[in-house]
Amino acid sequence: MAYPRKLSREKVLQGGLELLCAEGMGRLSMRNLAAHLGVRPSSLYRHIKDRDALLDALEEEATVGLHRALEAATLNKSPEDAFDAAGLAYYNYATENAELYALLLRDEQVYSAAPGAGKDVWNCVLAIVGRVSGNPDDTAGAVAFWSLLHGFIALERGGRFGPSGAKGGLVRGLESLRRGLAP
Amino acid sequence: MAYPRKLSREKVLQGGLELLCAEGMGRLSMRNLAAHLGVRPSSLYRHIKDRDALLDALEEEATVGLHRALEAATLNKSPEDAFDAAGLAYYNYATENAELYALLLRDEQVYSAAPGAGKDVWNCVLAIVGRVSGNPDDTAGAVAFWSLLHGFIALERGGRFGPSGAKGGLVRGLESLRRGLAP
DNA sequence: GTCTATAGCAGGATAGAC
DNA sequence: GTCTATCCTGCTATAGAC
Repeated sequence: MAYPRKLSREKVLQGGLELLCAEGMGRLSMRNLAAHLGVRPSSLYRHIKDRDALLDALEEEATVGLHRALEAATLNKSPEDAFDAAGLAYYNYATENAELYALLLRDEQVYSAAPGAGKDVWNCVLAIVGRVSGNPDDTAGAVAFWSLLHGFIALERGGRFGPSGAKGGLVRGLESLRRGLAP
Repeated sequence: MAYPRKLSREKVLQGGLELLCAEGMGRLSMRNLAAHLGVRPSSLYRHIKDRDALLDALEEEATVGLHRALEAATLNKSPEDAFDAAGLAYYNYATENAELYALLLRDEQVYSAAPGAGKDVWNCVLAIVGRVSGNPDDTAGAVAFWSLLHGFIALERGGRFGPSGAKGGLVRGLESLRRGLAP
């Protein structure tokens, strides 16, 4: 045993997650990941096909976490409270896991990665909006809800709201949209 | 004159704009830009400090264009019509100038670039929302409006709405938000 | 399964000749 | 002002030894 086993697919993904959260997507390279795991870059390829596969797996993780946050936030709440709480939970998850959430937005991939968990999130949003609007299949409403949340997060993260900050823009948007979506 | 003048700051920016729109931000490198302009990479540095300066300048251009689109769309309209029309104009500008709009979202830069034109856009949005909500300084409302627009564009661009597409999510969101923001 | 070594690519930026 | 010639950094990925 000249070269004892150090890795597994799990450990590679875990290391990738750590590196991502610690230093951001820009520094999540195979080289850095290998260094972080105390291993040579080439060793990674025994456990994961390539960098894209790593990102896909991490994206799946992000999606699952987001889904869990939404489910937890809406449990045992009135439609109106669930709507607002889900919005805030989404925001909190995205800011507390900033780099992980950013993964959901990388280019290309038209609906390719995370088809399982992605659908879960979508259905969850659809249900939240449906209870408020009275239409259980309110696609347009769900799109609007999701857009508001994602847009707020992206713009705030980019510092686009200026030095004054976003103020109560998120809460105001959630309340207004909820009222406007109601039948 | 062994080496006649070929460039100017204007030409560099114009070439950068062309390259950006034609091939996307990922391929907007100093090398590619030089090739596009029929020049050696090092020549560019006589006219622009570095790549960041180039991106900043192009971002300014994107912001100015966006502002113009908003102004044009809201002219001579009722508050309600102006609100919806501005939303659609924003969307149209962002999709028709996809790569240029993407520039508005690059990382870092906390409100650094385009402080002039950026403020114009912000004030324009503030006015549009203010006419609807009755509060001329409705920061939170403006944040919500902008978030909805930007989020929709980003999510649609990322293919996050799935194969079924966004349906009438944008229009529904604009109408609902507008109704909810009204006093 | 991990290692060394390397191929191959792309990009930013500078020094000094013309 | 543009050129040639480089330097440097960073990255993905593979071949073959141990």
